[in-house]
Parts: sequence; structure tokens; C-alpha cells
Amino acid sequence: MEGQNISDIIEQYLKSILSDSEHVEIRRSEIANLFDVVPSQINYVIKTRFTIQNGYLVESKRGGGGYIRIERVNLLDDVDVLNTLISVIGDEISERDAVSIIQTLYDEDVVSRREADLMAVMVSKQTLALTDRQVADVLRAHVLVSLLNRLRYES
Amino acid sequence: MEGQNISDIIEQYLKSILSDSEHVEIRRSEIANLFDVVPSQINYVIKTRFTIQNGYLVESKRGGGGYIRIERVNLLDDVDVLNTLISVIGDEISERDAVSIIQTLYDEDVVSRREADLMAVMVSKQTLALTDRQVADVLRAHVLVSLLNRLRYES
DNA sequence: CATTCTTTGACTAATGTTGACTAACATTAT
DNA sequence: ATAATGTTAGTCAACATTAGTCAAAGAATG
Repeated sequence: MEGQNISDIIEQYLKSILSDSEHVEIRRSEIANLFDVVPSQINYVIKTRFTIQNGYLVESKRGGGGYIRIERVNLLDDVDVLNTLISVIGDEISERDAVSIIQTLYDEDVVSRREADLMAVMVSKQTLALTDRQVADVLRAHVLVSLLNRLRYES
Repeated sequence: MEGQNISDIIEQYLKSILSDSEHVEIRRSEIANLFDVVPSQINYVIKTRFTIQNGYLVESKRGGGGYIRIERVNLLDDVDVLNTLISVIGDEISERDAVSIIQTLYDEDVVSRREADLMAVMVSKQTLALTDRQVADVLRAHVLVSLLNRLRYES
């Protein structure tokens, strides 16, 4: 057990709830009060310990009745393929390279034909209509990584 | 279920009626009284939760015997769903409205669950990480229209 | 020491709530 | 007919209530 700092303690608290139910829904300020920390520390805990790589999905809503919801999801077996491809992408990527990555996904049966087609539309020059080519390449990398991360889990 | 704020509760109330009949017809002040809110809150609920992007049509009449009528529209009955949606999108669109449209596509069986999920990732703020919000909105509209156009052909 | 991780708080953004004012329509009086 | 009055709904901006971001300061680690 590592219970040294308060972030670890909050992490354990949330995970103990998650070991029973599939998800937790919290009010940020309540948890912050409970552990006597500033609200933004909750964001820090979530950002560093409840990532999609670890199998957690987070959604939230602001305003009255706002909340933060953490959900446990089933990670799929394609993790290795996805990690490899993500590391290949880097900070920017051309349309041609993006298409070949999508092709790999299809070859490896990670996505269907139709899903691959949609992804190809998403990374195309025409869709990412930006005057500056490099800006488009950076955005395309971002888009592709987001899509690959989405493929890590089901439902 | 997320139902902490009163707007969500009113939304659920109206949708529970809509799950039985094709439409609801309300007197604004009555609903406002029922949930103990000011009348204009009903407008807020309708404006944020019963848009055409969500698959609802709203009409109303003022004066004596006035009413607000919410109707669920079946977009598949429309001759050209996609054209309708594309015209709704316009030149720019918020993430919220975009998600509504994607949800509608899924509800109407135009796309699968997974395809809808990928599309949702695509239009998310995080994916379209741009400093200027309006630029992101414009790009998001572009992306969505591209995707909808892609859905025209069956492959 | 240098580096990385944690903690904090000021500022920002999103969403929800309220009420004063306006617009549309209906009914009644002239 | 027309005007006056009453009865609805619509708009908009101020205010309230949440969560998110970011960078600086502090603590821990090696």
C-alpha cells in the first residue's frame, strides 16, 4: 500500500467504490471538502490516475447539479497494436501516413470496413480544411490518437 | 441517470410522456408550477433539450388557450434525413449540438453504436484542440458534414 | 542538486436559474 | 370595426453554481 500523499488516498477512496459498482459519481467540491484539499486537486487525481490507459472513462458536467463521473471499462486485447500505432504517430502526421495506419487497423480486424472509411474521412485533407498544412498535420495527429484511444475499450 | 438539477427532471418528465404518445401539449405556467420554477425555465429546457438536432419539433401559441407542443419527429420518414441534418448544422456547431445529431443518427439506425462513438470522439472539444473556440466550431461543422456525406454511399 | 510529483489558488468556461420586459393572440367593451 | 384589456408564451441579460485549466510554489525522490 502506498498511502503517503493525499492524492493516493483519494485515488484509493474512489477505487474502493469502483470495486463494488461500475462507476462513481461525485460532486467535486464534496470530495475536496471530505479530504480537505482544493477542488482542483480532484482534477489532478483524475488526470493522473484514472486515464483511459488504466481503463477508466471520465465524464463531467458543470453548472447547477454538476458532477464528475468515473466509469470502469473493459480494455480490449488490441492494446499492443494501438500503443505501437500511437507511438508511430507522434506530434504530426500526413494524410498518407494516417491512411496507412487506418489500413493497418482494418487488416488487424480492429475496425470494420465502414469504420475505417469514416476514420479516413476524418483525417482527410478536405475534412481538416485548414490553410496551414502543418497545422492540419498536427490536428490530424491529435484526431488519430483520440480515435485510437477510443478503440481501447468496448461499450 | 443524471437528474440532479431541475431542468433534467423536467426533461425526463416530458420525455416520459413522449415515450407513450407522439407529442406533448403543455401550458407553460402549469408545468412551471408543477416543478416550482419560473415559466421561462420551461423555455430553457426546451431550447437545450428538445431541439431539432435531438429529433423534436416544437410549436407554440400565445394568448388565451395558448400552449407549447413538442413533437417527436422520425427523421427516417423524411425523404432525405442527411440533407435535413446538414442544413441544421450550418457553418459552425457546438459540441453539444453535434453530439445531439450523432445520437439522433444512432437512434434512427443510420449508424452503429461504435460508429457513433467514433464520430463523437471526432467532434469532441478535446480532439479538436484549438485555441480559438469559433475556429473549432467551424471545423466541427465541416467534419460533421463530411461524415454525413460519407454516409450517403453504402460500401 | 536536479528532476519529477504534488499541492494550491487565481482565473476561465459551461450550465442552470431567475425575473423584468416584450410580443402575440383572445375576449370584451365601445 | 376598433380599442382596450386580459392571457398566454418568448427573449434576454443578470446572477448562481458548478467543473476545468494553468502555472507557480512546495515536497519528495534519486
